[in-house]
Amino acid sequence: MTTSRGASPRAATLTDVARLAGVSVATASKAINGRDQVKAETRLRVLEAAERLAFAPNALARGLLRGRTGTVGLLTSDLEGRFGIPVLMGAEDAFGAGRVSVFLCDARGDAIREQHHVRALLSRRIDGLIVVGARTDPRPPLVSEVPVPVVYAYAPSEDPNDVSITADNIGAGRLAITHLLACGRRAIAHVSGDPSYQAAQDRAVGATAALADAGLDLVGGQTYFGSWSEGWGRGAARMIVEQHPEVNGFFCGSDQIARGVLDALRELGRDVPGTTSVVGFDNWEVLTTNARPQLTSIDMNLERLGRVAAQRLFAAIDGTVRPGIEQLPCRLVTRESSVPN
Amino acid sequence: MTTSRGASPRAATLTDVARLAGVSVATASKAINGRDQVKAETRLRVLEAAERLAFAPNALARGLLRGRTGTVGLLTSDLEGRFGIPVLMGAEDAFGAGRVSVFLCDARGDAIREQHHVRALLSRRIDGLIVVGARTDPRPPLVSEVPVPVVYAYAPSEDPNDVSITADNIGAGRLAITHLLACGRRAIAHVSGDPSYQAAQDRAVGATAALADAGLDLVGGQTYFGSWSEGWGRGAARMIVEQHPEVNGFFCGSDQIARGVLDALRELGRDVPGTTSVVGFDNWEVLTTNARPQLTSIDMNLERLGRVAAQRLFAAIDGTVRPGIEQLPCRLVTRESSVPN
DNA sequence: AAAGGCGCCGAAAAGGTTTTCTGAATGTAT
DNA sequence: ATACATTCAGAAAACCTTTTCGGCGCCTTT
Repeated sequence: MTTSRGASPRAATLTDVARLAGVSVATASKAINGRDQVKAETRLRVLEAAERLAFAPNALARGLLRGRTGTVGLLTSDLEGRFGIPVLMGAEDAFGAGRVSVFLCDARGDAIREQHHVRALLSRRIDGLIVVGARTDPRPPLVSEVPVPVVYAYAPSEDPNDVSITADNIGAGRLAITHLLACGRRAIAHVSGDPSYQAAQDRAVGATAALADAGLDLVGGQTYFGSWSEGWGRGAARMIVEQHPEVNGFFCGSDQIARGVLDALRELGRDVPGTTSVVGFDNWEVLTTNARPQLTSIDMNLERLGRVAAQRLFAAIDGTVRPGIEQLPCRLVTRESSVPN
Repeated sequence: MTTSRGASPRAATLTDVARLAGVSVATASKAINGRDQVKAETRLRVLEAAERLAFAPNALARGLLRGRTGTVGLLTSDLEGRFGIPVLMGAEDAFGAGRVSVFLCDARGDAIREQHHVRALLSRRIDGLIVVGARTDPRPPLVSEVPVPVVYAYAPSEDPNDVSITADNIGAGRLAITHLLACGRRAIAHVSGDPSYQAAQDRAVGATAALADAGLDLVGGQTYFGSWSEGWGRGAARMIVEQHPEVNGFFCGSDQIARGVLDALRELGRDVPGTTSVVGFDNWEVLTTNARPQLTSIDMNLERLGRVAAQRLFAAIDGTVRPGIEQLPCRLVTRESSVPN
């Protein structure tokens, strides 16, 4: 075990650069930041000195002086869940492209921890904050008065004056049904997950509406709610096939459920996609592409959602706010489990 | 669309607090930070004022003054992959418990982007940096000279003088085989993924060694390498059962492969866990608990790995460095697919 | 009563950058 | 030669906090 600390030679400061270039710090600053009032030759000398010293301006000092720090907070309620991550990736992407750095905090769904993190972020003078939820159910707004713009992503805020971005699950339901109809299926069942999820309800609403538009109703006259698991998908599929043998289309609330449905259908001797079509939800690669047959699924474009959230935050920081819930469309990814005519 | 900017009343500063409490900023600072040299009554007055103004010390100013900022960088090469996330969670957890905030950067496996992010982080004067890789293969160290401590997590650095934390995949291979032997299996096959992965090689080494200790060899005399997919698992299982019908244990390189193996075995009429045992790898909930039967798997304890990385970084920041690669043990999670005697 | 000690508070500097304003030097016009 | 405009460089303030050190007033001691 070593106990040295690698004699790090204090990072170069603007003063060092100025001294090396033989100018004042003011001039050095102007030269480096491309302001005018500096002769070309002088600027060159300064830039050369900065290069030699590997000068990197101290963002703390800069942030202290100007109002802005060029940092934002990304407050997620659960890193664990697989919905937060893509949103986070999109946001990080959108920010990283510019000059903004991201503070990541995980509140683990705990309001106390959340508040603690918000305080820490504010003390670091972030320019804005994105709050990423684990479900699309509206969530109570941040308790603390936050003096910077906030954008809620995936889980919208209950306060309509806040800026929220979420996925259009109703539209997604329509999309799935429209596709199944295009596959020539008329007897369509909807097997979904935990009905306490707003997302499950929304998808059911969209599905029902799209069927109604075609003068049809769901097989069984209702959505089959259960849990987001393969086991439920298997059980539901068996039950539905037994009670309604005419069923020839399944819209599933998640890819896991769809995997279960596919498994059950195969064991029941049903031909997918020959006589029955199946559509999943989430477009979770590891499940969709490993399924037999590969699974058609709905993608919520979560990365895009994250990017849009970042853009809205930028706009808000610049003073342009468009309050309310913005619903981003979902996308159908066609694979083998459903073949349109 | 509103274009107001919500008249945010500039955050309270220490000067404001001091004025309200009728003391100097110096006294206010000491009172708030619990230094002595302050009369109890005065301290109370200051704290009250701070409370009233919702005062939060400006971390930028503090960081500028003292050397440390209380921030660290978390540089991941792929957020997408599922190995980086748990490590990240563990690290975030360990830091969040203290007073440290985390800058998250995703380099997407691109060296240029990585360097760009390192520069940005350094300009923000982070106190340390954790580099999280996507694979356990050693990676080249950071190109830039970084004046703060660095810890490599999951993917160790090629430089033995760096501090690296990774998972003990050799030990994991032994662990799996030992367990299968304890289940009474003697004809064990190892179905793994892409052989270019160091992790795949290490697990095979550990498995072979453990079998050798028992005077045995792998079924087929070798590891069956392929891809990390269910499809490969299915194909490999069928092939192995055909060529070596005596096989009664499968150690799989990933849970996906194991799912494929399980599916194939079921279709071949093999009884799992009655006459054949299967062990997966990664302990990926969504795959293990939805499998039929539920899948025994090896867990790399990635969250713990992240936490340990954070601890090592703390230690390094405090000047205590223990260079080299630290291998953290993996853990067996027993489920239905394997039953020890 | 004078000297010393102690408790408490405030002035000031430091940390690195940006910006404004002043001033010097040079060039141009009368 | 004088008045004036133009160009460029530097001094200084500002951002906010922490820490050191000096000093003031009060109490104790002789």
